[in-house]
Amino acid sequence: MRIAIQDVTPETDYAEIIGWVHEIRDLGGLAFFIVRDRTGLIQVTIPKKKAPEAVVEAAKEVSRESVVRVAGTVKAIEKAPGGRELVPEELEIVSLAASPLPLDVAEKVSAEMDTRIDSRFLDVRKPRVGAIFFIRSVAVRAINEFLFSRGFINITTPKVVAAATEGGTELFPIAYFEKEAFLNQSPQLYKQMMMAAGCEKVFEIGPIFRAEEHNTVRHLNEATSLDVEVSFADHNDVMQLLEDLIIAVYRRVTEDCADQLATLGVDLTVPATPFPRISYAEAIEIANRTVPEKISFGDDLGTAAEKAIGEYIGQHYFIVDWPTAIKPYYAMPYPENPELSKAFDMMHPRMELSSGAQRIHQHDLLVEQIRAKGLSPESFEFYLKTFEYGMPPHAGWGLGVERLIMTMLNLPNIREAVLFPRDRHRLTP
RNA sequence: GCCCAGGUAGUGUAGUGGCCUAUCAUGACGGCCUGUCACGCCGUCGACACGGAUUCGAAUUCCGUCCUGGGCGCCA
Repeated sequence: MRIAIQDVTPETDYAEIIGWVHEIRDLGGLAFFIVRDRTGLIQVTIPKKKAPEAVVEAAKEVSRESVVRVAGTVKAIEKAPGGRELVPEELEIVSLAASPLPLDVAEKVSAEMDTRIDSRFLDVRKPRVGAIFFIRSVAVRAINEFLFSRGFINITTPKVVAAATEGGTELFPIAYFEKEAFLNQSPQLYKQMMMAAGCEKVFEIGPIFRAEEHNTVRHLNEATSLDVEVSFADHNDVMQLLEDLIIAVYRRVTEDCADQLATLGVDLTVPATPFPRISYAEAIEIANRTVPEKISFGDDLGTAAEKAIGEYIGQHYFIVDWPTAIKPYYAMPYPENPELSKAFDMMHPRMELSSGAQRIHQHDLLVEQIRAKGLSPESFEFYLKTFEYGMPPHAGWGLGVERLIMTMLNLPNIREAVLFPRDRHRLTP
């Protein structure tokens, strides 16, 4: 009966493990294998003179990264990793790995991102890389549990859509029988429609597609978005929700991923609350102190500005009260000052993580705003229709899951947070 | 889209006109080794992205192609 490597303790008498051969150190009469499974590493020690002949034969044949089944007695040995080692009575090569390997899983030599992604399955075998995706899984689970505990329901919306949903980004056109279609840039319109459907609190974690030809460490052409929409809520309500969610995720990861964080060398601290809230006007004022190119009211915040503000604030923060002109048409303008809207961005010092707003729920105002952006209300008919038959006031946000993981774990490149990144040049694996 | 930097053994690198039948590490293969833990030691193997040009001579300069990394813009 196979047991997990982490469950083999110095007190264990006998164990059978299955895993990958991480390292081989052959001293002649004595050989050491380090065997790895998802849970950890164990030293397998083969005294060639005493070991069964079949074990010695298999040990001679085995290559690094082969899958092996090892059964034998466990010895408590202080100098072995984990304080124990396995002395095999049986050693079976379950699946022999070819040689040489496309990259070094034991990380004696590094590999470039391109090489790593080409052989991502091997790359993820590295304990450090595997740790990232374990943590990502825990984070996503924490998001789900947090939102379910707050009464949300999970929805799934189409990724193949008929038209650009909000403008502002390039879409990937696809062939859909005799029609033109696109990959969805965001579930924005659909989650709002579910407010009209009376669902009140919805969320979705799913892929979004942007056909931007960017070439940066913080953009992907296929990303994962956490989208939330809440009825009878305003922008302040959903900002609080977002802040609570970030805290819940950080807390869960610090609690449940101590080993993985240690593997990554990340000393994770739960962000202090409340997150500072600065207005867009304050934000450009802060940026203008250090950024050479002057930012005027109505300009978008560039990378340099984001960086300058992030350094100044030094933690997660919100930028609120954005000019209506530079936010999407569905953001609710302040009635007393329609130049500004109830829109916000939630920032990590390194980059934007989320943006959201209270939405316009009045049909006529929405049509007006769509026109003001130079878009045609006719192409949004299916969406606008839902505003004519009892659309509740609502607010929401979207959060980039990869960016959340990247900033939480201080990863240098967003591709580190995706198993199989889609960027400007990569379509496989 | 604009701009910058690159492409050298399986992997990561050194090498900016002759000293290069190309450095080092890791790896693979063979040998020695019973306590390694980046095991050690000896030996062997393995590469200048592709095409063209300049030159007595090109990994090195130039042009083109393909590929990659990154900055900005746009965007989450």
